[in-house]
Amino acid sequence: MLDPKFIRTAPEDTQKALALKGYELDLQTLIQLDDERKAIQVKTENLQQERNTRSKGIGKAKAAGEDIAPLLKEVDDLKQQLSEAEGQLHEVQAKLERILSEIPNIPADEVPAGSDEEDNVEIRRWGEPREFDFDIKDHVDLGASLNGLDFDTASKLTGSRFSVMHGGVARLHRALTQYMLNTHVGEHGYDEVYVPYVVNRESLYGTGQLPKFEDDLFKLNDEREFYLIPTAEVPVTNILRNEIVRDDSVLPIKFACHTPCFRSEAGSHGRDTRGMIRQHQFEKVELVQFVKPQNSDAALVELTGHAEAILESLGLPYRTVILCGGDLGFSAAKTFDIEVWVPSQEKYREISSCSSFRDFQARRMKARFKNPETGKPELLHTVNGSGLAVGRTLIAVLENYQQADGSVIIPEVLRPYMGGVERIS
RNA sequence: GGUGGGGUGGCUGAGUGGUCGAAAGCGGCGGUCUUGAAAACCGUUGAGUGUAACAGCUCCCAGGGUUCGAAUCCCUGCCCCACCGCCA
Repeated sequence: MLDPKFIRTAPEDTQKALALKGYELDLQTLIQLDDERKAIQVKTENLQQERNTRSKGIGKAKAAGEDIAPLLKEVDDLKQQLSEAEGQLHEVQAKLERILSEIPNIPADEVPAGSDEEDNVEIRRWGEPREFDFDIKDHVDLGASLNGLDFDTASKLTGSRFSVMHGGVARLHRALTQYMLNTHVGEHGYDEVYVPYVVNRESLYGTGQLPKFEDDLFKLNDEREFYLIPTAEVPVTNILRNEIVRDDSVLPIKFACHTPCFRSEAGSHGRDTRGMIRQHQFEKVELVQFVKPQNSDAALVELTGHAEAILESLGLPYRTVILCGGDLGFSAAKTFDIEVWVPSQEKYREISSCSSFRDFQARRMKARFKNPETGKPELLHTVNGSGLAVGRTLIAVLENYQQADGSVIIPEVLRPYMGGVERIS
């Protein structure tokens, strides 16, 4: 959520900034509603004050043994007026809340203009795509010939956009997960955390998936309104929901977390239907940082580097782009996407998305820290990113390390996790 | 699943329906004392909204209700604890 005060004091700036994201802010409605709110709120609070002082007076009179009947009479219609005013206030507040909760975050100054991914700007590139002297296979064919990937059985078990893995491929998938988690915990200073894969509405509201993006989620058929997590970001970030970090020396708080992720992929019919690029269920190692406001830009750079380090140690060529305004997510102020080279597509494909949310999520969540300089609670900044999407990393390893005979060389750093195996065939 | 007991400030924990945003203790912060520290003593110490600053208003798990007045009474939900049953 944006700071309502900021919108109020700089409405045109807000509108302009949001336009970069392709969002049209209806200022007139918003301002009108806010004025209405203010008027009703003043009225309500005056009535409340009246009630409080009168009630206190009645209490005193009663204690003094006076006759309170006339006092009660005086206060008779106050109650009616007050409940009416409170009703109106709640209504207008709910309306405002709803509107505010659906306004996206403002892009950072350095975010390039643009409408979609075509306008994202490459900021660096690492590694050289390998030259193959044979006809390469994509991961689907490779997986099939290795008896390692089976989409037909998955669709029998469930439906489309799921996968079954076997043998060396399944193990490679697990090895990648372990390697990523160990690296971030052991070398990049993250605390490992394990969280629920099912969350409530409040958590999804906190990180910004709700109320606007319900369609992207799998909802459980349960009166408790539970959802499968679309990313570990949701449970991990919400760890600090409604919390005040009293001791600022524990900041930054850095969590690394491996979870499955569940996405309904509503609206992406026909995109990436082949293979395991876009699945309803996939594994991800997520990095989440809670930082002091002045540190979030640096934290985003650091965190992006942690994700890139995984690709470099795996020897996978990648490029990093900064998302343009139109491609930025709802909650993000700035996002770096890391894209890995996928030989069969002769393209770089997203494998990690690292974002700073500034105080947008923190405000929704009321995640704060006590600033020792002011002695006051202030909103934290949140930063997160994939480090990395495991399924897509598996694709990249299979395709980039494939050999003419259809076997796949295991990158050096993964071999300890593969029982020393150097190649799967 | 059954039965019983609970959810109050950073923590522990009081709180006959009226001056309670809330005793007390601990912890934190500031001070006195001390070469320094400890101890002792004194003061201070929840969040939000609002204001130039006050004032005012809201918040004692959440949402409803009763009442002139609710932390306190009633209803619903959520969560926690104990015991029993079942269970990976």
